[in-house]
Amino acid sequence: MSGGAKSTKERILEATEQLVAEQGFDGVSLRDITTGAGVNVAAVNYHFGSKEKLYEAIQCRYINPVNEERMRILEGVMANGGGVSEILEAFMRPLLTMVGRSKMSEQMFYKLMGRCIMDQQGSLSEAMIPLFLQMTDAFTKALSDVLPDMPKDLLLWRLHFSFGVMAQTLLHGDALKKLTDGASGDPDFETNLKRMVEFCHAGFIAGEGVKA
Amino acid sequence: MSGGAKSTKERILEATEQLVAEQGFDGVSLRDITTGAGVNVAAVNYHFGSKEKLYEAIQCRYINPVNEERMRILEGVMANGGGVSEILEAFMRPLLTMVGRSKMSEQMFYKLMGRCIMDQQGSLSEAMIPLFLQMTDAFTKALSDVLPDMPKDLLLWRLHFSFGVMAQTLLHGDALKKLTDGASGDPDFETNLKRMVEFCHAGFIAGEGVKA
DNA sequence: TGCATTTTCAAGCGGTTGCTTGAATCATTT
DNA sequence: AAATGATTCAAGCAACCGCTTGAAAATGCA
Repeated sequence: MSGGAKSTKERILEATEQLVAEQGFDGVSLRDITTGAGVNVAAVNYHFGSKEKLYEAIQCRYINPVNEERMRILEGVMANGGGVSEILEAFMRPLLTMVGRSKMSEQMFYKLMGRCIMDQQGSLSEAMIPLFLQMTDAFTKALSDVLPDMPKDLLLWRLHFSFGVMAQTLLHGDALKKLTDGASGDPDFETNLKRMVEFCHAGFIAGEGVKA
Repeated sequence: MSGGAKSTKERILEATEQLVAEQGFDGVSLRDITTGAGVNVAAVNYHFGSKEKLYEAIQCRYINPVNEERMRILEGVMANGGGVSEILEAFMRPLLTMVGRSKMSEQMFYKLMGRCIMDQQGSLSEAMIPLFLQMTDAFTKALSDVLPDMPKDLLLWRLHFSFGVMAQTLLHGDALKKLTDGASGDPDFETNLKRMVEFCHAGFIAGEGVKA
């Protein structure tokens, strides 16, 4: 642990993140992981219990901090009377903040987050449910405060749409560059964030008399 | 073939669609498929060549017709001087039209389409690339015509975002209902389509002086 | 040092994977 | 009816899957 050498546990986590980002959880085997990490096959089950629990560890490692950061920023936004744009940014920006904390490339980290979001919606792991529900609840309430006249179901669907915008960009932002032969430019993620917030904000207040 | 009995090939296709919609391609084995279809394991390789080619057949079966329908509707829209909303609807509606052509439930069909869209972006199968590029090109040009002052890269990203809105709704529209305890209502897909078009339209013209 | 605990290891468990085989059966044509 | 090609079948291939084992090695503590 101390010094330059990485622990077996850490090596497994890093190798798994990289491989899952590239190929998805179902597409990666324990042998792929342990070979990539340079450790014995048994190490995964020794340190994590099972392949499934390893995946949960991967998810918790970043998504829980991201959700905590979301709540923290949202709190500040609501205290200062922020609007829809600020709320949406509170939701999206923590992913940018967190990328520096991983050892992966920016693009790979975003892909991993995208996969977590996608896989997640099928079955959230136990350890993440409370914070996740707390987070979605807080954002729903915040948006309700700012858009009091919007029907609840419409608000939920538009939040859902915003979720899609983010997931798509995380997972396939790099594909767009290739697919368009560079015509989509090579924006940094800060630019992409600005664009996503702008797009979702406009979508959110569509048909409203507000200018939030 | 004639009469009520379904061919082996058709039974395989239908079983695969159902299972892939529920569990994803990587999560389904050849045995799952052939058991579900009530046919011999060897039938898949006899009729399709491999599991991979079977998946391509599944994708082509609906996505090529969907893309053709998109082009057809778009042509009419552009001939009649349609705006952003009409173009977006030309992109999204064919999925609603096509659902009646499958034997699956509405929700399962949408999930299957969502999976195809998601999987697709990693590696498009050879047989679909020409039509796919033709389609995206046509929609990009159509939007450029209607929004001539918008920078090309911004337009591409907003189209990308719209893609995300649709994919998210296809894949996880049902999850939203469960997650919100019914607070999101139980809208038919026609209502969802209207909401998606409204949301993406607003996002598309954000910051523009247009009212397209 | 000696002992106990933690961690790593090669080997292999039963089961599943995608795919193939050669023979049997079916349908069609002459 | 005989022959021909298309289709289905039970059986099994090698490779891989997640996971376990018991022993060896490394580590921390007395």
